[in-house]
Amino acid sequence: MMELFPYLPKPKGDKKVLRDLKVRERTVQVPKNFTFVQSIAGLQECARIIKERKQFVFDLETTGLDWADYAVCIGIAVRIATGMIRVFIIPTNMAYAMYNFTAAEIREHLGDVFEDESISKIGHNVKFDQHHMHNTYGVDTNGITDDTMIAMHLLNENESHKLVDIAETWLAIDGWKIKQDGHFNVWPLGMAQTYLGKDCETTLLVYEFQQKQFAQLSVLKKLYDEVEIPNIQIAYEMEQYGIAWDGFYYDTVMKPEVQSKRAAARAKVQAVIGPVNLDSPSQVAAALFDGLRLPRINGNALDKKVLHRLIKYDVEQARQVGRELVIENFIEYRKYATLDKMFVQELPLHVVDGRIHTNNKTCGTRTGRWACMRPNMQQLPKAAIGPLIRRAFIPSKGNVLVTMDYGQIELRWLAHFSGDEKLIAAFASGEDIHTATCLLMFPTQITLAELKADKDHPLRVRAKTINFGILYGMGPQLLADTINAQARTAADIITVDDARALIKRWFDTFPKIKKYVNDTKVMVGEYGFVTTILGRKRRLPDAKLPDPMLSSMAERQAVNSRIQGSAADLLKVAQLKIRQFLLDTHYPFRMLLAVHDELVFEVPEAWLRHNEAALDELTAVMRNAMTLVVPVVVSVDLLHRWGDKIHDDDFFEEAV
DNA sequence: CTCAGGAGCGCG
DNA sequence: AAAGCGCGCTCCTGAG
Repeated sequence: MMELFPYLPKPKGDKKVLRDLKVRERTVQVPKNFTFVQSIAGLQECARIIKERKQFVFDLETTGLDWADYAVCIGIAVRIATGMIRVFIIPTNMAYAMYNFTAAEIREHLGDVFEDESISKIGHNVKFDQHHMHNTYGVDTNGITDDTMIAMHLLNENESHKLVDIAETWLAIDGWKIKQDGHFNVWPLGMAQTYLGKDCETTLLVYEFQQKQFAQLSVLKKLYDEVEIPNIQIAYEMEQYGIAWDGFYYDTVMKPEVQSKRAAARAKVQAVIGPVNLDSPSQVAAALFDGLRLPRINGNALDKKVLHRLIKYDVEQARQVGRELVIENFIEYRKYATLDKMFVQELPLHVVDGRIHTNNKTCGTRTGRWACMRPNMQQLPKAAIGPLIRRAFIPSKGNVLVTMDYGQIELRWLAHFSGDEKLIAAFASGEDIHTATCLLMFPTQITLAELKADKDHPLRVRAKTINFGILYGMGPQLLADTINAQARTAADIITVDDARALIKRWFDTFPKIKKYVNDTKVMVGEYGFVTTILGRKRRLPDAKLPDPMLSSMAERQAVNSRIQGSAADLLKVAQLKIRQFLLDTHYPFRMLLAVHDELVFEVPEAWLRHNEAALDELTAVMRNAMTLVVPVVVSVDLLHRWGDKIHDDDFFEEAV
């Protein structure tokens, strides 16, 4: 039986909550006996007490966030979490401190306690502090047992997990923010001390609050302890190591290619509509709809779909009036402008010492997936134009890149959760899943042989589109549009009614999926949340609302979150198992990136040539990370550059 | 001037 | 009848 409602109390203003929490004071007070450390003896005392107590909260204050920024670590705050109230403020770059410790001094006196696995560390967004401990002081941080940001995200993914917001919302702590101009390192000493002390103190209060919540939520606590917290280290290691960037390729190929094509397309468009700003949809819309009098398809919207429908009017008008074409060139401009803005201009900003270190957001999504930013390595172009961008990402010298992908993992989770015999059988057959579902849906209309001969057969397109769309609760209108966008001939076009019938046919073909989807909707309406395979919660209070627009959106989100979130759980478990496997075997793979259902590694090329079996062993770890009722399939690619696959046969034959 | 929101589009 | 789920990033736009 599922747990009843989420235990977390309502946000601020709810008196009962405050009573239950027994919040003593509405303002966090830095303990009176805090120590502003100004001597080596003081550092040694701090280390001695940490070793005694075996647990502490810590926080760093810095001037910057990004790898590519010039970031300075201003000081460390340590709050003993058990048995005594002690706070140590350790300055390393405070303008008004009498003495600032050097990195060597920090390393000498605090290095061992930070590196000691058996000493428990608590922090808020610890990965951030972990990077600065390493990059500024050369100190590794082991033994992270708690992260209040991640805990908050598990306990309620809909609320802000910024420390200050948690304090205000859940602990009703006021007067927390300190207003002061300028960088932290030139703040007046008392203010800076107070700020650091309060951060630690608040983290400790939040930690204690969260532990009370977890005490009633054993499944979530297990997910926290065994998956989320250990994964901090994996994200940290991937970020520290980064991925190599080929600046020469960028300068000589990627940038000139994209920017020249963008400029050429811009010139062609502006030759027709004049010097309007092509990056302003409203200006272009005015030029096309009012200037050229092309028909408005969907108001002033000028997205890809509208543009494609405008082509025929443009061609016709251009012929009549005797002008150059504009729409196709504008589509071309859009394409290269997007590449230019999102990748060509963006990516090199994040190169540090020839490598790109993305920032994995452990609390980036409400479903449990990771997001990542600066740069977002999960949104690099993939299709036809993809390699032009991806080729700039290369393995370290002497290595090859290895990618490992879960195949159709979300549909497999759907089969798992629903228990639908036909979908399970389709996966068990090992046949391409879209082909298999197509045959099940249209058994009398097409044969396997015909489908194999024509991967883009309209019936397979229908099946494939529904297979994906169903996970998200796609409606008939969009299904029709999506299928029609892939039509090869006029005969392939379907109506909205056709689409509605297709959806019905799909659910009739897989009856248990229909039941599963309905059950999920009922459940979210009843409980207000759904859970993933590992018990991660997605709270969707809107599902209880009478407004059908809001409640049906929440229902779609519920159906999707269970699937997407379980796939995320699987990848996270796989990452942990792979890391352990690599530690055990000493295989020299390095995990570089995680992209939802794909992991990217690099491995020394010479080693791999003589250890081909290692690839199978590694994929086996991924496949067996969890047991589903259907087979889990992992595909492997080797690459000299991202975007350029190597044929395995060629690669391993050379070794002979 | 800053800031939030929308449009648009890249990925799974 | 109908906004298909989850993200990050850019630019433009209008509000303050």
